Amino acid sequence: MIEENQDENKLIAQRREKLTAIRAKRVAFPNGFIKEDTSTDLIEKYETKTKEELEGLAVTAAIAGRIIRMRGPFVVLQDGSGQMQIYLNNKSYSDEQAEEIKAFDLGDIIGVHGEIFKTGKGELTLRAGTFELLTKSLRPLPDKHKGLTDTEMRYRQRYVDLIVNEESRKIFQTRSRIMRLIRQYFESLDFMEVETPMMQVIPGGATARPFITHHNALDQEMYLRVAPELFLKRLVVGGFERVFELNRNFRNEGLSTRHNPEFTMLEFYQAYARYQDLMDLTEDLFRKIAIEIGGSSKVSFQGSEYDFAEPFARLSVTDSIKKYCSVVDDAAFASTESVVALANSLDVHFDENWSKGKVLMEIFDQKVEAQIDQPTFITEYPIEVSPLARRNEQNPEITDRFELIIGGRELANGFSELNDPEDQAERFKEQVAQKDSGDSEAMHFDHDYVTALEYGMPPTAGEGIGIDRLVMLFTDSASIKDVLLFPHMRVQQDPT
RNA sequence: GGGGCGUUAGCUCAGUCGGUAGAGCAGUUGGCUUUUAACCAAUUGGUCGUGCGUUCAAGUCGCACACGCCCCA
Repeated sequence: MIEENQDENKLIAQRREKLTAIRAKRVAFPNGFIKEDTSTDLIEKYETKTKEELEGLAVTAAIAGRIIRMRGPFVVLQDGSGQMQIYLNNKSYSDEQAEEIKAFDLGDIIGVHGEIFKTGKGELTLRAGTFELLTKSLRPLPDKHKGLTDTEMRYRQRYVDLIVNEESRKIFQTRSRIMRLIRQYFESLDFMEVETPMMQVIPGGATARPFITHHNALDQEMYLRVAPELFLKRLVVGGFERVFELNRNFRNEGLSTRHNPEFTMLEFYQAYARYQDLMDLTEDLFRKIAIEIGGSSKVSFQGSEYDFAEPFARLSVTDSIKKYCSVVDDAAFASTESVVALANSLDVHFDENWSKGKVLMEIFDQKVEAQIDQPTFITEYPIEVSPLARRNEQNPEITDRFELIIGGRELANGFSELNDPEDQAERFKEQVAQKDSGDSEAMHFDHDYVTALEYGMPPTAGEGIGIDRLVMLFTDSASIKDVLLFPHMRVQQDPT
């Protein structure tokens, strides 16, 4: 029902009156129209025929869609596949039908049956033999040339954005294709797609603040997952040697052009693989997506160009700091004191009681990451910030881990998995100690996960890829909101 | 959390020095009826984001708030 105080504008009121008149005559929202063709199919099939050939063929067709243009007797319909012009001359119908045509508005959805012909200007057109209003649109569409440009309205009313902005429709079609490609890619490598809990009693698998909810029947606090990692590795213990999950994670953190509280993540685990194998796989995957989506290994993104035919650069955390912060002496990374001194000299903000590895990563996050444009694997992450990753055999302070940076953004994070249950128990203890000393992002101790590792997990490598950022990359989108159909927005306050 | 910018008709946008609000599209009425951002004539439409203040007078100046965008932490 319409709220009484909702002061509808005149345009909507006029359309509502038209709908009332339709209701008085017939079923206002009929659903019996049989749509036999799509606009794109018809154009592909008949566009190459001449005007005369089409007259000889006398092809009939039935299409349905939304009216998006009216040029006198010519009406452009938009359907799921594209657009096609209709010829609807109200002089060639009964008075009653002519009135109905006059009452059509931009945005109405109609079904048309008739014969295909070419106009004097050569545009393939469907001459309406019969026509039927299927859905009356009560709200006026945005500007027919400029579409809807107000970013807030585009996100809040995505359905309007999709009606009028083709670029927007394309982004989400591309997103869907990328998701399909990823599934095909992993299936071709004998990975099995699985679904693990999104509601968890212990939120694990990442250092991030979770959303908290409550299960009434069990009277128990539960968390929306920040990552599926620990469950996927339980499956590797169970004998599924190649698994992947492509679904939503939830992190209770701020919003930005790169962060949405719920976001889509691909995680995959491969037994008997090492993190180096996953770097190779990642290069291959990105190359295939680039070629499949853009027809070329080269991708333009926000003014940069990346060629995914080339192998990605590989650089350790400390080497990247040396390269981008003009540090020449390796001694800067030798001790906690020297790393703290380096952070101070680079004007990096950090907490006094942080460990060496954490301060080191803070230097990387604040001073290096944004500067890395071309695809680069950063390796040799400190053990303190990698509680689930395998310890390096030569250097016990670092892990067999990498992150992929492109355009200053983290796209992927992978490592050889820690499968030593006793080391894992120690790492959880350290996380709990950090949590007790006030770090709200630190991990919980997951005893059952350690138990699983005690049964034995084969040597395994695993990786997560942020799908929203991946889609941003391949659609040249500046904001994560542009690749999310319904991005999170603050509620608008009621003006009462 | 801090800073900057924005919010005017259904949509896209102007609005000068503070002086009673304008265009294009959409809409309405009529004409035209193989057009291509269709065209021609006439015409309707405004809590200027919200609130408070300064002023004879506020879309315009000030303050607060809301929402959005960008940058920084």
